[in-house]
Amino acid sequence: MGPIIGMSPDKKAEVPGMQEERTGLRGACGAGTLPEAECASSPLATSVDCTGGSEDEELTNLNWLHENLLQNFALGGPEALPSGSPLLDIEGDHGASQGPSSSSHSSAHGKGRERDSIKSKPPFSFSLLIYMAIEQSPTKSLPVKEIYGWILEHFPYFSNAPTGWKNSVRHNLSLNKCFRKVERSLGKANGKGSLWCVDPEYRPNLIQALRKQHFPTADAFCTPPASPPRHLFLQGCSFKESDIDAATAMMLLNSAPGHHHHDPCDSDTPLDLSQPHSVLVSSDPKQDHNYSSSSSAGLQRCSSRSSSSSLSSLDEGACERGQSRRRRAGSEGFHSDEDSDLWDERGGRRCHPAAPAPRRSPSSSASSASSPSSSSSSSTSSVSNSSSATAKRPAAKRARLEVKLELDEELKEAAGSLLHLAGIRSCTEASKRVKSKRHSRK
DNA sequence: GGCCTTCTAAACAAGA
DNA sequence: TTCTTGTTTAGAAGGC
Repeated sequence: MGPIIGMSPDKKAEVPGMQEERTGLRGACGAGTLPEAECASSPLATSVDCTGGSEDEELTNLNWLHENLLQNFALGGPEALPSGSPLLDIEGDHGASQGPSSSSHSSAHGKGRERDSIKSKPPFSFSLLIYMAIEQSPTKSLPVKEIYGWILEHFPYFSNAPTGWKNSVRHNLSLNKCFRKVERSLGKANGKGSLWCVDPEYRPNLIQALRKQHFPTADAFCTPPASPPRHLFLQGCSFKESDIDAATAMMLLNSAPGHHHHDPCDSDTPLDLSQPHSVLVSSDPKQDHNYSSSSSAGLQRCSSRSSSSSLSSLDEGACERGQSRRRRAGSEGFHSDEDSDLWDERGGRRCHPAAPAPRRSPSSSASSASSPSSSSSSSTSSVSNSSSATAKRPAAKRARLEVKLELDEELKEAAGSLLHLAGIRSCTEASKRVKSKRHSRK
């Protein structure tokens, strides 16, 4: 094992070079990031043509994502691509299996750069890689091995890298509070290891991390409203028409309850987007991968977050939980009732009914039980109310259905707006350009 | 320079 | 016993 692989001078040499290369890549994009069925069901996902995208020139990092990862998303991810990732398809080294059409979406000048880019270390942190892997999974939860597999599949860089990266992945899973260990289902009780899923509370953070890691300039365009309507969140975070933002937003949509791909941990929350901590994107850049053990910094982050966005004490509780999850578990009530309720209602415990939440403080405090910001509990209390009033169940069910339908409509609207902002516009511009060309020819 | 984040390495334990 | 998984600690590097 070499001394330092990723952070070695080789990285220093690689990454900037990669970024330079990315700068030149303005070609194909995977504007649609709908995994699996979404992709199939959404013609936009594959038909959006960004070849004419001359906007966002400063978002150079976008290109790497466009050229590599997002295409995977757009094409449906590993599930939809059993034969290999588009990364492999466009790579010269894998050219044996490369058909002439496989690179039709790539820019003409992109191949060499693509090859280089996938040989370079991905500009994602491990936590983001893990996040993407988990989010790409149909069940929104993956065992470590499959996380390895996803990373390997989408980032062939790691196939040649020493196995230390696996250690890093495990380290991230263990240490990063964004990820939660979930006991395997009973049917897979024999399977080794646990499933890992993204903590719904931290999903926005991860999304923002993803966004910020590549689109720092997009932040100016994401202004979390004080009291956001559900669809406004998506519109408000439409992130300056960049495709990665469409991707992250699609992740949001993907994780939204009205969506087909329900997070098993979200499956029963009809109004997930109404929960501020899940819809608001923090404006604090330091919250992205806060698996640091520094409590003071964590407190600062908490305060800044609560002040900069209308996050509730629930979020602060999450923040506290983050600070203390590992090393100070039990010393403070990071696991508030609200927190646990939220997690319960979102299925976190449903995923592992018999198992106590691993490495979460057993002494979940009631510190925030009286918090006024229990939007999650409000959405879930109706469920419990309906269960208590069995006579009114049909009416309640109907009401819930209506709410769901409404939410679906809103999500559709939001998705439409988002797609419009993110991709369709450039698509239409491209088509306009083509039309004008034809017109001029005529 | 200090702090924070991220990455990497290593050691260790537990389980398959 | 070997391998995998999960946890923990430590240190280095880079950014702010």
